[in-house]
Amino acid sequence: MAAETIEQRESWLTEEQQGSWRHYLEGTARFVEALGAVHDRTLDLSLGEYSLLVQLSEAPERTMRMSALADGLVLSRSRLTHTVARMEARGLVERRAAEGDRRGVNCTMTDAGYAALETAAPGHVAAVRRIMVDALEPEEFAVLGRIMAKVAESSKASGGTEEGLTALCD
Amino acid sequence: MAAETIEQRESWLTEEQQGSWRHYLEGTARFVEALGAVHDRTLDLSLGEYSLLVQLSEAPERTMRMSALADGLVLSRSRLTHTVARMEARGLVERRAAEGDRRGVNCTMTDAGYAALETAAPGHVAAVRRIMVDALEPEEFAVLGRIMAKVAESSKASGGTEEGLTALCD
DNA sequence: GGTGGATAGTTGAGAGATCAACTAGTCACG
DNA sequence: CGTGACTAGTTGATCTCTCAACTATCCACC
Repeated sequence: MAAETIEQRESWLTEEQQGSWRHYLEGTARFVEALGAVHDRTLDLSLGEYSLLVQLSEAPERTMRMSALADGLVLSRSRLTHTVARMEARGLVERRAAEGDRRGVNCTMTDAGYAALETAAPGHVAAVRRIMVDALEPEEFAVLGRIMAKVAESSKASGGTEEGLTALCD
Repeated sequence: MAAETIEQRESWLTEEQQGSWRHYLEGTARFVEALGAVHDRTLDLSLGEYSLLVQLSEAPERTMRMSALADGLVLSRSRLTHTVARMEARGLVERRAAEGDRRGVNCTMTDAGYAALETAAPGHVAAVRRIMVDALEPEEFAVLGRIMAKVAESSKASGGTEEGLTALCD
């Protein structure tokens, strides 16, 4: 038969599991690629900027603390600072000192930001629908959501700090 | 109740579907973050470099054409060129002209590359297992694979060129 | 056999991401 | 109150990615 691969050797997965893993990798890669292409080619907001504005649009006063935004978007603080700085320069958001905690900074969506979100939303939504939602049975999409929620939980438990390392060596 | 959000307004999804979508986004983001952190902190290969070496390790002669590699990894040609150039500088891979098509370039894994892959594999595999595989029921993982295979197909149909744009306007 | 259009891959400049260092404010505890 | 540890956010150097332009080759067809 075929030679054994490295990943099979290393106490890896059954062949069926390995197939699932490859499909997962390919699916997520191709999906973000396709959705990102729609944003780049037809929308004025990148996928990341769009997600940021969606979060803000749903927050009270369309305002969130930088750290809450970073957590919600699964972004490093540094990356968020840079991204917000660029968006602020474009007039999509504004920053001002948070009251109560003088370290804090609130990020608020401007009217221009809201308008940009309204403009981009139909294209974004149509693309998500076309590429993912309509490609699946309704129950499949629901199952996908439940499964990825479990993965998110598990990732939170593992990620962030060094526990990954230590957990690896037990 | 709560004010309507932009995404609800725009012929979006049911509330249940919207939940699935958010879970998908959060799950994939947290997962790559957690797995990437393991690579950055404990392994000598980034997730991208690791994936590239895995592909090569399974190819005949541990050699692939640049374009095949780019397609398999869902990477732009430009990005692959830069990545391979960096890895070549580190001695992990080598490039040489392909015979038969003088435009082509073959990328081959060196012994050092193979050794680096062997060293990194246990940590990578353990992390994937811990963060995703063991967090799910076996059937859930299998279902995830099947669902993402469909998403990959659908993304291929939509992505790449401009059909996304035109399909949007039908 | 040469011309047009595709394909393979590279390049370099600019945009964006990462990492470590840094400022500043808060909190707990003696 | 003051000192040490922690949290919030920013900065800038460096690395990586993207995008458009470019070289070179291949193929089809007249």
